[in-house]
Amino acid sequence: MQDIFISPLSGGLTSWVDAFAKAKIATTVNSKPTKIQKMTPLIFWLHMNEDRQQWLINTIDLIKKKYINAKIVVLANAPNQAEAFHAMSLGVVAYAHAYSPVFVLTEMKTVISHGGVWLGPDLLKRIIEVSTSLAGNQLEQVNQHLKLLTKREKEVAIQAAKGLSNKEIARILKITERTVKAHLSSTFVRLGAKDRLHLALMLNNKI
Amino acid sequence: MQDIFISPLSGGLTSWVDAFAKAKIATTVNSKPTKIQKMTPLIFWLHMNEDRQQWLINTIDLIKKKYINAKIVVLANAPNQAEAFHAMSLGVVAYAHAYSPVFVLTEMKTVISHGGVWLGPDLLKRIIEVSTSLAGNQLEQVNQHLKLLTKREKEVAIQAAKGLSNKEIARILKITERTVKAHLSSTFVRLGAKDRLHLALMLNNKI
DNA sequence: TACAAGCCTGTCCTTCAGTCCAATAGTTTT
DNA sequence: AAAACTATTGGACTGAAGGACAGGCTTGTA
Repeated sequence: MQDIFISPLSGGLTSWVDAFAKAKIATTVNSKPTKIQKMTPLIFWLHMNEDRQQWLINTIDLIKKKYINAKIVVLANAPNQAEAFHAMSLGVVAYAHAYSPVFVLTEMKTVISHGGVWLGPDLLKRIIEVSTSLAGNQLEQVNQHLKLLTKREKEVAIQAAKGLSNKEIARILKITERTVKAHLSSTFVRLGAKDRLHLALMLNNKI
Repeated sequence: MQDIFISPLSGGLTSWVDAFAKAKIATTVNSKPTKIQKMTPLIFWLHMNEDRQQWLINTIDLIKKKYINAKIVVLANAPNQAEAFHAMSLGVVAYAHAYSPVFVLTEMKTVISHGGVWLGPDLLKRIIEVSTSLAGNQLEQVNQHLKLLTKREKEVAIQAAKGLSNKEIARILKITERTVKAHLSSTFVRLGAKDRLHLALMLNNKI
């Protein structure tokens, strides 16, 4: 694993050197295209200022084109959630404070080397909150709703919540449109939904 | 850090012993309440069968009551996302396959010891997808949609997506129901929505 | 066995949603 | 200033949704 720090500060930070003695430190990705053997796994550590969003996008893009398998880490001077999410969506495998202590840096590298993703506690907490509430609790809520329905009502309700018409649902479930209506009617009563739109919102966790 | 493995298998798995020689292995939490000094940081590794959901809930509850600062890991025989999310929402700091290799176990412990949370690649991927799409892309997508609408259409569309009827929307926006219909009609065309239910699903990031 | 519950279907009827065609007036762009 | 876009409303019309009321068929349980 070859570590390459890209930072506007010519020497980088001392903690970086302490953590990875053999790291290369550069100011741009372009400046050292030939020195790196493309076969060794690379980790790019991008040092990020608040006003370098566009730089980050371009740099990540550039790295991904040049070094297909390189892993990219963002070290932010002023970490914030929005930027972190943005970075993750660009394919970054770690996001942390630029002035993270040595043990955090080495820990990050350990995790990354094993194909993992490293995030700071706060961000992770936030992500887990969001995800569990979305995928866990909300799924739970949906199941709570669906539990109130009979098997057939459930099937109809799910299709209706996807936006299908009664006719379409009837075709899929091989029953009459009339029966679909009947199941939906009783579903509305059971779940306290006003109409199919409300049902859809309920089953999509929007109410 | 004292590791305590709770498993129905009396001896636990060999990989556990290989990873942590000094670990204690028990079948229940209750069986060793006095032997553990409450001041040393504890990590409970709960070995989980498919049919022990309730046991997991109870055990986590018990541990949290007895050892406030203990960290809890779930090792699942048959890991699955739903269970993982559930476990995370119960406050577990790691979720992995029970037969994870030694290096994964030690890596988990490293991360956990530093206050981190450890998740397998698949779950992490899923979580990041969900989170980034929720916090970033999906909001972006909604805005992309709304950008295609005129000011008034936007107002109408948002209300309609919340499940309000044309009449209600008309009252709120102080226009005729007829006008609401007109705005909605043009909204459907602009966004390619079939009807208000589809519109609602689009604006709620469900399509 | 009888009763309850789930499932399926039917008819009649009302309301709501949505489209087509059309018109007026204000605003913005060219 | 002309052209294009937007907001607003109207009438007529079609179709889907959903409620009210009723009946038959099946399966499990008291």
